[in-house]
Amino acid sequence: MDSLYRHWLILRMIPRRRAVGVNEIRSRLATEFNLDKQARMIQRDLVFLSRLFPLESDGRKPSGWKWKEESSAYDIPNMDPVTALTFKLAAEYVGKMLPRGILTALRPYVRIAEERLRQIAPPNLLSWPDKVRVVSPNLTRVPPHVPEEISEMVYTALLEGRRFTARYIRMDEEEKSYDVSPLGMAFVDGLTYLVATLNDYDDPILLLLHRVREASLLETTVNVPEGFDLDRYIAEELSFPVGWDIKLKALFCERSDILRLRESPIAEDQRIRELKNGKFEITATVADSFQLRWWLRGYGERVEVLSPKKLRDEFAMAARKLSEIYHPSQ
Amino acid sequence: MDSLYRHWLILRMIPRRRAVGVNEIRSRLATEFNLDKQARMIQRDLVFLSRLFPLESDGRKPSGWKWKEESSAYDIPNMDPVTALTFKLAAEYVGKMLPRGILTALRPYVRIAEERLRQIAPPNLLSWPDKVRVVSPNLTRVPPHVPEEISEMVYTALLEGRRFTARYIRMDEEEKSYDVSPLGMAFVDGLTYLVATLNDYDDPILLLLHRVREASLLETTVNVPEGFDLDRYIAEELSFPVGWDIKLKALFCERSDILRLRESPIAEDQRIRELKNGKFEITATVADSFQLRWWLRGYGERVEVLSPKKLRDEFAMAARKLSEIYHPSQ
DNA sequence: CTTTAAGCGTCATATTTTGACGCATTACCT
DNA sequence: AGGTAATGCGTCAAAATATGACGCTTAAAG
Repeated sequence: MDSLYRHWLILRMIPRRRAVGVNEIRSRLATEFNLDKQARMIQRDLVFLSRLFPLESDGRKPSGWKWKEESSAYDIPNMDPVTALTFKLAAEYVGKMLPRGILTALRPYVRIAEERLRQIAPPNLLSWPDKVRVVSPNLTRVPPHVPEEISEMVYTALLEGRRFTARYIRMDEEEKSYDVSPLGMAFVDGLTYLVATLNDYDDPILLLLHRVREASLLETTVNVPEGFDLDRYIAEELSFPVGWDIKLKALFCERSDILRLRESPIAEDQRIRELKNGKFEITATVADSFQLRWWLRGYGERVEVLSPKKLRDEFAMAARKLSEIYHPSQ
Repeated sequence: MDSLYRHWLILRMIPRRRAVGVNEIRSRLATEFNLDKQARMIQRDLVFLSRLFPLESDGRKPSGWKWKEESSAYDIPNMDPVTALTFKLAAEYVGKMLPRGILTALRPYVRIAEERLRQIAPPNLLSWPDKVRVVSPNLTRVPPHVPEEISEMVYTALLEGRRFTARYIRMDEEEKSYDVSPLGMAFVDGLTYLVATLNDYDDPILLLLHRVREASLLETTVNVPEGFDLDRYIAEELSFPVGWDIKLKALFCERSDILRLRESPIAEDQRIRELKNGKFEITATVADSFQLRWWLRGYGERVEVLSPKKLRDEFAMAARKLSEIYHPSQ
């Protein structure tokens, strides 16, 4: 009765990356769970557990134990098929959008998902490998590569509030060394930004993660500027500036565009009205943002902005310029 | 020595949704693991385990055991902080893009992630709740709501290759009942499509998941049309048609646009050349797709397509039409 | 080469696990 | 409603296992 409980606790103390020593387990058991055992006992437990689970010890003297690298996450309750399918889906979705190295930590989970799906899959010949797909409406970019060691280290620094030193390739292609205090991370359109202060300056700046080289953790704690707020910083520096809400009115001419808009509206109060000339008038209250413009422009000549006047003027002006580009004669 | 192993196996047999009975566990232990135990033993094990883990029994006579609803996934090896952070990030990312109900199955995992982060978080006052953010460059839409029961049921049907009956609200707003054979699922820009055949027809069609009502599983197996291939179907019906690769050449005039393109190029062979007039010429081999057009149009008057000629003509024509819309006088 | 700390083998004893059995309780069927 | 079959549960003794004590061996560090 004691041993079972102890075994569970020990099992959960064994990490996947770092190795843990007998004494560390022993003292954690003592302090956290009030379970005082001899070191000999813990040794026996570990040997015992390693026969049931994929644990391994580096055979060295103060021996370190950890889960074998390739062992998949052992989750309980066992992942059910629906969850497994959801995992596959989420992984596919995220994998398309974020740089590779960032997501390696999720691999063990995706692996169990795949195993589980394989288990239930092929009783009949009618089943085929994957039944979910993500179709991206965006142009696929080549997301910059972030080496696993870098992302791992930056995550750790971020979590533990520690600084690190790194070489950084600036925009002008010059490489410089900095003492970096990571404050937060932001993902924008495939790029990974690190919000940080450098050396002992107090104003946060943005680093592109894939431009960081040779990082190494320090023991010093981060330098957080007085009153720093990640969300505010991101809002100011990264989300393209967003204005107040406006009442958008626009004219669409293709029925197929309208169908999609009906299914997933751009605002809660979106209204669509079919006009006599076969066009569709849409009205909605949306933020006056960069995203809005990008989205509207995407429709090209299939949309006409009616109001607000300022936005219409903007589009009218752009239309003229664009026409000027392709038809300079006029 | 036996008991830990058995407990482990039992624990993994206990599901989160459905409840499992003593006898089912017993027979599965016997057949799958060659472990023949008395029913009494399993009962004892379950009582024991329920003191260590959030398990619960419906107090009925052939008692059913399952994990408590709100219990987070119990993972071993314990989720490490880096993984936890990655989970939070992925969840935030996916949560923005996919309809709510679809992702409920992931909640227990996100919950462990959050717990783990909370555990390591607050030794100092310098830590703040979340350190990662996802900034979407797209216009935020209101993704249609898919009730949890529906998505859950459709997933199950899909996985097990079973049909279901459902009422479906067609595009013309009429509601009809169908016998649905689900073949696959596709996620496009916030909308969830179910690829399926209806009744006993053989041609697959697309259903919008949020338009499905009152679905209920059947025991009959799906009707898979001869030679059906999900990827091909999606390519034909959902990915906007993609042409051959073309050699795109375009002119950008804003340096800030170019910076982003340098960081995450649109193709492996992308080249950027600064011209004397301060503009930038970009060349790249990309698929001649709908997505490409959408992307190019997004830049509005900040980009000029040079070649291939066909694409340039298309843009020239669109520019003229657009100008015509806003400046009909000319 | 020494010192120290950790790993490991063994043994006797305390503790726990397990199968057996029988009674109590619940669900189900007619 | 009453009988029946199946399941849950308490108890006990035997078998199996876990544990602390002790001392020898071995690896790492200075």
